[in-house]
Amino acid sequence: MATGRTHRPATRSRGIPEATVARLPLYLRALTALSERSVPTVSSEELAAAAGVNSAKLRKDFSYLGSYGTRGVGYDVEYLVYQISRELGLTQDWPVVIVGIGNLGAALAGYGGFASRGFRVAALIDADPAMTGKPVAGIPVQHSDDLEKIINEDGVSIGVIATPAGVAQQVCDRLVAAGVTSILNFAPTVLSVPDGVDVRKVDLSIELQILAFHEQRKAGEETSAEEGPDAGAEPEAAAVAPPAPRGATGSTGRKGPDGDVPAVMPA
Amino acid sequence: MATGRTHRPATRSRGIPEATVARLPLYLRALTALSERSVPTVSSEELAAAAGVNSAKLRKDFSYLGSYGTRGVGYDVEYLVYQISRELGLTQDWPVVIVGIGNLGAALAGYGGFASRGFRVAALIDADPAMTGKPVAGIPVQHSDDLEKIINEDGVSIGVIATPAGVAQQVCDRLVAAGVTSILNFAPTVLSVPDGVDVRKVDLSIELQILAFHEQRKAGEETSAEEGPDAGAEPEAAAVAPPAPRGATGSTGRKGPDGDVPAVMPA
DNA sequence: CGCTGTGAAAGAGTTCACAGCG
DNA sequence: CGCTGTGAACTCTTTCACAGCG
Repeated sequence: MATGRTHRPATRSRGIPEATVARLPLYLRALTALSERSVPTVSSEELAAAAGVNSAKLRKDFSYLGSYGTRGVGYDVEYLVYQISRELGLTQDWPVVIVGIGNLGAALAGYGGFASRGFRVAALIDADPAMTGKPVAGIPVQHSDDLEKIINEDGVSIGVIATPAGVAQQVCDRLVAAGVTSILNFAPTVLSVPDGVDVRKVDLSIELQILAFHEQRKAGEETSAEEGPDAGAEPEAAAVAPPAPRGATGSTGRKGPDGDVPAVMPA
Repeated sequence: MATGRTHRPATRSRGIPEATVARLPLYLRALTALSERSVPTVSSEELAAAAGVNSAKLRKDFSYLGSYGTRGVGYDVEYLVYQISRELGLTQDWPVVIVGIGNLGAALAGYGGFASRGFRVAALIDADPAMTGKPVAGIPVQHSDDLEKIINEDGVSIGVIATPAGVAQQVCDRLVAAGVTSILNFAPTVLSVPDGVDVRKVDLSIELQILAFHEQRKAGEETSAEEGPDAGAEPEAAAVAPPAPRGATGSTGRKGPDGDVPAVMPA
């Protein structure tokens, strides 16, 4: 994601594949729940079920971390919680700033899973002077003029962008210039960042569109539940749209409030 | 994700790989922006840059949709917008319900990218009677007792869960029972659903943890930018934690307000 | 000539299946 | 005997590189 050079092509960081890293938080959550119930050990089968993956994958994932299990028995819950936490870097806590305290920013600020799990909301930042000083989720909002100062004083290296799309890139640039090297972007824009900076994005409309794709397919399928053995030549999806409105060059115009905007549908 | 059987192992739906489907919304957004600026055509190179991917990938992706480009020229923006929209199923609009109108639910309800891009917020649902009737983002909240009725009357097939983790599964079950077949889950839990139901999840703390992993690695690397050729035996990450607190069985207790909870750190 | 479309090669990630440890 | 750890097979994804159309 992100134009510049995001998901570091670098790759298998220290040997742990990216796909595995992405699942560690899942395992950690499941393990934490077990830990709370004072369950001492789990088998790969049980833990996999709790995390929603299959056991072979889980064992393979854990094998990248080391041999933390006991054959014939399973994994020691507490021990694994610790190992995964350490691997993820959660044994230290990370100060995080949230920029853009609108509805979403406020929701994020109040998100419980934040405080715990090794993260601490170091500051809430918004460009609206009317917000400055106003406490959100118990934390006073600071003005974006002080962004650099805040980042520096708290040694923040992770920033969350919850601003409108139109200003996301400039906020990003300032965060990066101030020393932030990891960004979680909620704005529906592609951010470009220099090498060495990681960006992850969370995008509601993308997720919905992916769901819509599958949803549409379900509706069109109905029959032939089991995919055909050969998958024929070129089965047109459902009978929804007209042949092909070629050359309807520019005219949909319609500028949205922000640097983003949709306007799909020809019909 | 999701225990049951989520990301359908089924796979290459109609021939379009999942990875490609996940990028179509990205292309669509970039194309829409171009369309608004009345740009008539784009090359794979330009569009790829705007979408934050490389051009070879983009061309390969488009090749699954058909041959919509013109050699020596590029792609017709309007035409591609239409083709991708159709492929994603956005030429029809999908009624969506949002369950759980807390901070996050409210933020989602007000999200602009919703109304556009083929989705329509059909209803906001919350279990708190005090919320019932209260308008959020211009839409009156309805009580969850009426969930089934709402789903049925509006023919909703996509549901968004923004409730606390503790009730997410039961909300999910009710949605599914009422006929919803696609779920976007914001609650930090693994949902299990029957076959045929798609679940996608958006999870703040998972994203942060992934960032923390890479962040930690950056800090630990510093030296040896280029990974060592052999990756030694068992290089302890940073010098942060003690050797290994084996068998510290149950005691971290500390029950959170919800069915979820963290509490990482041994030390 | 420029840019698409695509085979073929390379690389990641997943699944299988079983050796072998406790 | 049960369950982990893992080589090997397989599948999916990305990248390369270039033929060939407009």
